[in-house]
Amino acid sequence: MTKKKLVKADSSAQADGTESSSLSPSRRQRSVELKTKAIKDSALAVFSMYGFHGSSLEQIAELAGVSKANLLYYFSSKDDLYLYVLRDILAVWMAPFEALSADQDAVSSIKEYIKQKLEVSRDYPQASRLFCLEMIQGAPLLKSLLEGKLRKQVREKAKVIKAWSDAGQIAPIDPFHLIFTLWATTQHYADFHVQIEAITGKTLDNDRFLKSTVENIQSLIINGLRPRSE
Amino acid sequence: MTKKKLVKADSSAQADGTESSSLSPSRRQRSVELKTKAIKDSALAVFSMYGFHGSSLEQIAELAGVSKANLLYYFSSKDDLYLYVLRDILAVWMAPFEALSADQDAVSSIKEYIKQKLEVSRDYPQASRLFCLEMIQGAPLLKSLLEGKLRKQVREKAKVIKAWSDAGQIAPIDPFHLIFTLWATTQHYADFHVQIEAITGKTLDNDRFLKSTVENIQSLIINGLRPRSE
DNA sequence: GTCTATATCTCGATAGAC
DNA sequence: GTCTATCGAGATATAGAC
Repeated sequence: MTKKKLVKADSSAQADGTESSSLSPSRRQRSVELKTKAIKDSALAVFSMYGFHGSSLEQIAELAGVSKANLLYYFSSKDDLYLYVLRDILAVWMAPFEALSADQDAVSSIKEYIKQKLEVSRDYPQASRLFCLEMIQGAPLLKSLLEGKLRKQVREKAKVIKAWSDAGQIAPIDPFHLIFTLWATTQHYADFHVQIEAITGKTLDNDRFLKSTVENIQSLIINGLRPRSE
Repeated sequence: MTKKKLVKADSSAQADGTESSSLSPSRRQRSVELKTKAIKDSALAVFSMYGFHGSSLEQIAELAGVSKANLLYYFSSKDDLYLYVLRDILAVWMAPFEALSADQDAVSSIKEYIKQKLEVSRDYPQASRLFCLEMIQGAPLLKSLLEGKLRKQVREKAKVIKAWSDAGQIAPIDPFHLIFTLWATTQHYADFHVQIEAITGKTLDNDRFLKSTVENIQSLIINGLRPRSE
């Protein structure tokens, strides 16, 4: 039940506190940006593994290569830091959704969406897992977003899917269940990466495994959606 | 960032500590069972929401209707309690796997598996979420299980699937990706229930929604697997 | 801006009365 | 078996020197 220590990042943040005051304004600003980013990156790594309550500022600060007091100079509280991290990942998470477009035909839209989402699972697995943690906890911070912006966006995409099936491009299906299936299958490779690796010995970082994942899911779903004359 | 209080269960545990000593041996044993179960149920509810580190014994005890000290009389430590809970849910989680059997034909096996797994997602959503939490955190306690028993079981089922496609019952597919897809799509409705509800307004507790979920996923995957002459 | 020191709080676990 | 009281560890956040 002990926490595994994350490997400390080789941060570029300077250890000497006085040095920054000798920097020019632009260089100082740059330094602040770098440090802020290092802290947010470390925070994402820790929060996405242990959740909000399970993470300590000490742990995050150590990973970022700064002192705990210094971290609290840049982010006024743990809550504050968490909210910044959560905000950053949302954009990443929702981006591939744009691939589902009425301007494109069904098959290539859906294939493209699966590919993009799996690439997100490969490139930002921590973001996917933190999002999943939030959902499991009942999304206390994201509930308003879910019920507002996301809900609206999903209903729009549902219309696009409905139009595709009405036009005979794909078989009739409840658009919501299709969207949930697309979400579930693609996120699974990030959220359950330990399980995937334990069983297959591979991860999405392996190019051939990514390729085979994309192709298998694409063909399963595209064939599943093929219009069939009864 | 405050924790929402779970509604306290109307526990049947007695408030009067002296009463139990007047019970007959069998009744006393029964009382211990009831209390142990109440504590484990509450622990599952809390652990599955906030994770191990995010949960407090105080919270669990309150939900179970016992004092914190009393809880620690029945379970020697927080770790101890957590392990008991985790052990209990594993059997539930792995049970539907048996539906994938070489004795049955592919289509009805897979349809049955999807149905059973979605019913588990409906009946034991907390178990599913706790399992998901463990995976996200790198499965510190389950890693040996994943790499041993589960891995072996999955490889067996993969052979069954391979046999089905070799026999032409289903189209060729990587059995592992099919298994992952089955897991992902069915668990999603438990793990992301907040999101599902925010978007559709429904949960698996709604019979019609469950039915439509089962049917949509079944037909998507079964059609996706239909052998096609090229 | 960065550090050390510390105030304050929460939590797991124990001690001891009943 | 159950309770109250409390200890000690660890966490967030602040104070104040430099």
